[in-house]
This record gives sequence, structure tokens and C-alpha cells, in this order.
Amino acid sequence: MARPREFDVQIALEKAMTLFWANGYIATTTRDIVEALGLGRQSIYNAFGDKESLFVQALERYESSILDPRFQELERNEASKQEIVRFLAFAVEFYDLQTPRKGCMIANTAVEASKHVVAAATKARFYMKRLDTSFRRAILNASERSELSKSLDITAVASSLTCTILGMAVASKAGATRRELVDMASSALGPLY
Amino acid sequence: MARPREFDVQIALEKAMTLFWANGYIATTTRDIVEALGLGRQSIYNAFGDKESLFVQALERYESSILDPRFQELERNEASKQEIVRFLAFAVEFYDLQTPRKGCMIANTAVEASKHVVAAATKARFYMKRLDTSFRRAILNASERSELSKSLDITAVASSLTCTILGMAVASKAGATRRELVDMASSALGPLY
DNA sequence: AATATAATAGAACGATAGATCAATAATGAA
DNA sequence: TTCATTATTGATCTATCGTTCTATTATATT
Repeated sequence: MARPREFDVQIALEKAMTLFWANGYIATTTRDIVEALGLGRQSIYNAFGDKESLFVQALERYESSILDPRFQELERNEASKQEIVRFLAFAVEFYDLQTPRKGCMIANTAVEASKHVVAAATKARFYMKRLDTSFRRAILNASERSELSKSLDITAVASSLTCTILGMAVASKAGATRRELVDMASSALGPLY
Repeated sequence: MARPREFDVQIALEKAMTLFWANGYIATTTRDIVEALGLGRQSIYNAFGDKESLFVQALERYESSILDPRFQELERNEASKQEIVRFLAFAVEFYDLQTPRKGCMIANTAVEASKHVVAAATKARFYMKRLDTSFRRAILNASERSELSKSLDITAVASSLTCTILGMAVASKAGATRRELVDMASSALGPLY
């Protein structure tokens, strides 16, 4: 009935995600987007709506393509100490190997875009809650298996791990070395041993 | 010889600092600045130069009026465990009591402005180094006084404390509760006990 | 009192922001 | 084959960006 779209929406969204991730919401102009996506302006507006709407979709793409796969192990019902360790180890790789260092799109968003994009603030809160909840569950499992010290403050350690993930994201953007990232992660894991 | 300035430069700079701190570099317009400072455009350009220059001066004001006083105890040659504990305790207060939650201007800058303002990237790196160095020194002192476990990895704990400070800044902006901030701080202090 | 100097106020600048319009092209359904 | 519908292209819109210009005001020195 109508002319079909000539480009792949998911590929375009991936490019927009990378752009917003690296440069932030406000600093990314619609002209930057047109250039990076290699599409006409109107095609982008047709497919994604305005800049804010595209940004939110890019954020959701970040969640589904970057975050969800990494959370998969940690969010299993039986997740325990090992899954926490692996999650942190992955975070080190993830942050260290970025060129350029882009940090975490959600953390960036919390700092930069939450004033201008309501959904961004909500997603940042939800991400923190997600981290906390999954760490907490895994710690509880480990505790029930007697893998941990009896006196461990589970709530506090979960908060601390969440804090560490956020801190690593900022530190990596600010130029932390791999060694520093490793130390941040391993130190945060200390209470589990 | 010439007409004297009618406003207090330091007070104006303080207002600019608060504005940039809350809203970031890019999102703050020169019109916002004119309004917040209650001065004429040209008066601001005369006193501070262009937007980037004003931002850098506001960052330096943040360092001298906010950071330096808080580092004073921690950076004393004899600083030890107590100074670390007090620094973290202060961070909790500092981040929790902000209304609205603005986080840490340097951490915000690292995330948002380092691409656009060279000095901002440099200052973010330096701030991380400053945290790490002073934590490290204090831990070393505590170790020499046998206040700590022999097996403590001093470098790793220093990195972890630095990471915690940065993570708390982001978490507080993302709406962490006071309790969560307390837990993040106290958990990071765990290795010292 | 006259003058050099800088502060102030507000209009105005060119550049660019996000968004839309208008014209054309391409498809599936009737 | 016609036509309704959507994609594409690129020109264009208004608003606002950071910055500068112009005219006026106020003071310390001479």
C-alpha cells in the first residue's frame, strides 16, 4: 500500500545509541544524528519521532542489547557468589576496553539528561534498583549456602556493589587504568570472602 | 581612573558555580547565567570572559570553596583511619542533604563536559588522583600504626574508596536514599576494620 | 572641572538548534 | 493501471545559541 522503508530501523537505532552514549543527550545535535545514521532528516523523524523520543528508544536499545545480556546470569534465581564475581569481572572488561571510554549510558544519563528527559531519570532509578535487587538476591543465596560470613550486612554489601558499578563507570570515563578498575572491583568483592 | 565594578565577583562566581553544578556545562545557557547572576551580559563577559572560561573559573571555585575544606583533614601528613572515616561520613551528609541533588561537580563534569572543555577533563583526572593519593597516604599511616590487618591491599582499598566517592555522587543524583548512601560508605570502610 | 577609563544596559549579530514543509519516488491494494 | 499511502530528499522555518556592538554612566586622577 505504501512505499517500504529502505533502511534497517534496528541498525539505525544502534548507531543513535552509540552516538548518545558517547556524547550525551544535549550535546548530540540532530545534525550529528543525520550524519551518523546516514539517513535523511525526515526519514529519522518518521521512524523515531523527535530527538527526545529517539533518545529514549536508544536508551531502551542500550538496556536490551547491552544491559540485559549481562544481567542474565546475575538475575537467575539461583545466582550466587560466582555470578556476582563474574558480573564485576565483566564490568571491568566492559569499561576498560571501550575506545573511546564512554562509561555507562544509564549512569551518564542520570548525570546529564535526567533534568531534560523524564524517562531518563526514571530509567536511572530503575537501573540502580535492578542492580541492588539482583546483587541482594545473589548475596542471600550465597548466605543460605553458607558461603559467606555470618555477620555480613547483606543490604549494605548490595548497596556497595551497586555503588562500585556506578563509580567504575565514572572512573573509566575519567581515565582510570585497568589496574584501578580491577582494584575497585576486587575490593568491593572483599566482604564476600 | 575608571568606573568601579558594582557587583562582587566572588558572589557572582558562586552563583555561576551553583548553576553549572546543577545543570551542567552544555545545558546552561548564557541567558540562564545572566538571569541567575542578576547582571548585564556585558558585565559578565567583562569579568569572566566567555562561557567556557566562566565554567572553568566556576570549577576552580568549586575546588577551593567546596573540595579543599573537605580535603583538609584527610590531606594532613598524619591523617589516618579516623580521617578516612570522617571524610566518608561527610560525603554522605554532603550528597544526601543537597536540594536538589546535584552530586559532585567534578564527577558531573567528567561525564558531561570533558569532551567540550579540556580543562574539565584534566581536573576530573586530577581529582581522582587526589582522592586516591590522600586515601592511600592515610591507609599507609594507619597501617604503620598497626591499626589495620596486615594482609590489606593498600592500593586496592584506596582505589575502592575513590570509586565509592564517585559512585555515591552518581547514586545520589539518581535518587539514592540516605540509608543507601550510608551503606555504600560503611561497606567501603569495611576493609579498615 | 575636565578627562581617561572601565562598567553597564540592551539591542543586535551570525550561526546553529530542533523541527517542518513541499516535491518527488516507490510500493500494494483496488 | 490507477490511486492511496508512506519514504525520501533537501530546502526552509522559527527560536535560540554564544557573542559583540553601541551608547551611556560613573569614577579616580589630573
